[in-house]
Amino acid sequence: MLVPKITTLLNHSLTIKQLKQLHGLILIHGLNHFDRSLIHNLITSKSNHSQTINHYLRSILHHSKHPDVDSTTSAMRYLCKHGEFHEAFGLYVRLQRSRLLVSTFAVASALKACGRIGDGNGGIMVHGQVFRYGFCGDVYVETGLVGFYVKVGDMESARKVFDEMSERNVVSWNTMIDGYLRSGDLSMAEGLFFGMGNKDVVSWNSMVSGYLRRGDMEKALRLFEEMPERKQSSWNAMISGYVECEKVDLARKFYDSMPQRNSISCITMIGGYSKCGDVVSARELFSEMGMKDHLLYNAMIACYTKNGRPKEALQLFDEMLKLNVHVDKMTLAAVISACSQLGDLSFGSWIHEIYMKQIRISMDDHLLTALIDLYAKCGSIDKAFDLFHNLHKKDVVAYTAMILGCGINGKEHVAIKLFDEMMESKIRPNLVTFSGLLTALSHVGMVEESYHCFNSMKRYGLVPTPDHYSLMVEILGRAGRLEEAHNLIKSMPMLPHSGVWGALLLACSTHNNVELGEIAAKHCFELEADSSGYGSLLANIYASVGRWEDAKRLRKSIHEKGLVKVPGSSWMDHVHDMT
DNA sequence: AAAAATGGTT
Repeated sequence: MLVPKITTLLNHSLTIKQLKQLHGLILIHGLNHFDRSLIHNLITSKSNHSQTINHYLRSILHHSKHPDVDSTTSAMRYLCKHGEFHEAFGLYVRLQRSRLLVSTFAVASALKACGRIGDGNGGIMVHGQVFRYGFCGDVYVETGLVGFYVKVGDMESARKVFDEMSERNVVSWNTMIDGYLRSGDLSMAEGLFFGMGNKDVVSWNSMVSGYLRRGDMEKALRLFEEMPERKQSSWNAMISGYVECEKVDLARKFYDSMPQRNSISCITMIGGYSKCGDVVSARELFSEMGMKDHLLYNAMIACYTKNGRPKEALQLFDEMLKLNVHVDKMTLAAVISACSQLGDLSFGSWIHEIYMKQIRISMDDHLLTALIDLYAKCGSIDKAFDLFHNLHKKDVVAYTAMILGCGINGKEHVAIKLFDEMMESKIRPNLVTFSGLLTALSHVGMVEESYHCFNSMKRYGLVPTPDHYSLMVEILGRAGRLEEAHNLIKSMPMLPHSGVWGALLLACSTHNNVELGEIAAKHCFELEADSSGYGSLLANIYASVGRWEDAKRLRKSIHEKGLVKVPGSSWMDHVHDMT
């Protein structure tokens, strides 16, 4: 009597609450065979509380004793669609372990998940199973394999699978073209693009943005005009291509002239303005949009945090909460970053400990990295380390956050150890990594180590920025090696900013070096008004070597002229005369 | 059924 009732009910579209009640009944009566339709109903549910669904889905699958291939597969597809790639791959592994014969669908989803989380070994394992199960002839599976190898950057294997495919479709071709474009191999991409038969909008779009990424405006424009049909996504591809090669104004031209904008067009533009630091224009576009979805909010909040405006980011987050706008992982990643910029541990850990559980957002590596940075900056280095060990995959950004965190928490040797560990894992450091490492080294005064570190940047194809020089000057200066510091500045291929000379000046003041101090102060004033008290530093040097008259004159001059840079002012002349 | 746009480090 109960069974037909449940069957009828499950054929209807139900709310989460109703489904939970029904699930209770199913569990009590041990009617496990209903799990399938329960899951199906859940996945096709119109409800937009995707986080709640994710959570519930996992708990049903976890509790059912005999996982069923079809429902697990649809759950995997659902999880992939909602960005829960670890969960999706986890289900695949579970399926494997239960020795059930997986389907081609499950394999395709598993490959997608592995590609997205960068799980190279996982994907290669699935590739092996593809042979074992004889799925080699399946277009979806093989396209999935091509996609996986493209994502992990292994174009050779991608090509090998592609070449051996018995049957190819548009998606297989497009995936290969996209892969070549991303790996910078334009001619291979062109070869495929012009050689393929049935191009669709995606093929045209990726080729157009591929040209733009390389800065080839003419070819991109020509292709754009040749396109048989221009969809919104094609215009958006132009915008994002211009944004990627830092041509925001041209991107804006296309934005203004496209027949119909959607929220992605606006998000892309906001990203472009964010990149070049034009927060005002970004906000203008944001405000102009009538209907604002959560993605638009995410883009604007990220723009604020990336440009060092955490307060505004949190204000906007507040607005989201008030207007009941959907909050997702991307929102929280940016908000947590805003918290660490402000040093606001209480709000940040509220998000971590309470809010995330409340709205059922599961942890991922990006969120963990943001939290690692938060706890480290707020002095909870042990907590940061705990989270660091929870990462699925430790990448450059995670290592960098942790190295810097150790550096500012008096664990310089751990920072160095982490860097070595990173090298062993063959993870390529970037400019920020070296900033963090040099910051750590500057605290322990290991000059030779610092030189080694600084010089090794070139080996990774990295050009030190003025900030890196600044750190080196600080390290050399602290060790009293002022001449060396000065020579390093003179060797700089770019114009040193005031921070570099400022670091030298500071070192001169602790080591009472008048000669170099004057040179450094002169440069500081040429580059910037005396907002950082450079004049007083120099005056202190004079005083410390007993040149009371010079010190007095300088102090008087600062006092009279204020802290503003005045070209040709008396004390500037004085400094010029002396050097 | 398939691919792709936003998030984390100075």
